Amino acid sequence: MDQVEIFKALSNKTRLQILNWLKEPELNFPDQKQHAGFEHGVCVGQIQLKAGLTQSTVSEYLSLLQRAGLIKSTRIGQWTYYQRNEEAFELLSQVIQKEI
Amino acid sequence: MDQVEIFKALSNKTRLQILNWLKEPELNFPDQKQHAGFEHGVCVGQIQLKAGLTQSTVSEYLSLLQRAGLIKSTRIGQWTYYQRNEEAFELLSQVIQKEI
DNA sequence: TTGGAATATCGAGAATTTCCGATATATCTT
DNA sequence: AAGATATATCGGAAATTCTCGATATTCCAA
Repeated sequence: MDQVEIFKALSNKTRLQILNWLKEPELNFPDQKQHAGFEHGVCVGQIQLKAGLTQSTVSEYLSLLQRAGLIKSTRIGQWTYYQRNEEAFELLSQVIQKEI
Repeated sequence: MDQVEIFKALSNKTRLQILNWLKEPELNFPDQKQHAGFEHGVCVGQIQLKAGLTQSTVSEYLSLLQRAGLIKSTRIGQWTYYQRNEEAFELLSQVIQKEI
């Protein structure tokens, strides 16, 4: 729980959008249904399409969010699926209430 | 409530420390008693001493935190006193729980 | 086993942030 | 009015972040 690292991860509009999109994968990434469900989250390509940035940038953003502990990943075949780590948000909310 | 601006403000160790010090002014800035109470918070000079950075940097940090809405200021004579804006933290905590 | 698809990593230019010293402004004291 | 004190603002060097294109890696399919 490196607070500065977490807040840096949250200091970017696109990354905040990604986190928000991942709250409702079915709604925000309907195209993924064609090759997978949502049990493990959403794959990088789908997120890239929606973000409108290059593949490398989105991949970087996702691993940055993961290093901060805000999302977690599952590799299945050639896809990496990312989903929110809700415990981290719950904890962060409490930290802001009590510690910061 | 510009989320990115708030998270940027929180993305710095010194600024997090300042916010934390301001939770307990009496404890963290005992020297201020000699010229003022704590009704309006802590003056820049006291914060600068504790932060160990230059006066200009601390002044910048404080107005940055204020622009983000996390602290508020009161000018009294030649001193500017800063105190936490607790409503902002409460709101931020809720935003993280529900919106982000 | 070769080619293609998905993702990750690398190197770099532009933009932003960090933090400083110097200077400006505001207020108080005398 | 002049000097002293507290704070704010300005200009800039160094570090970091943003975002890209190019390339590497991993895995699947034929």
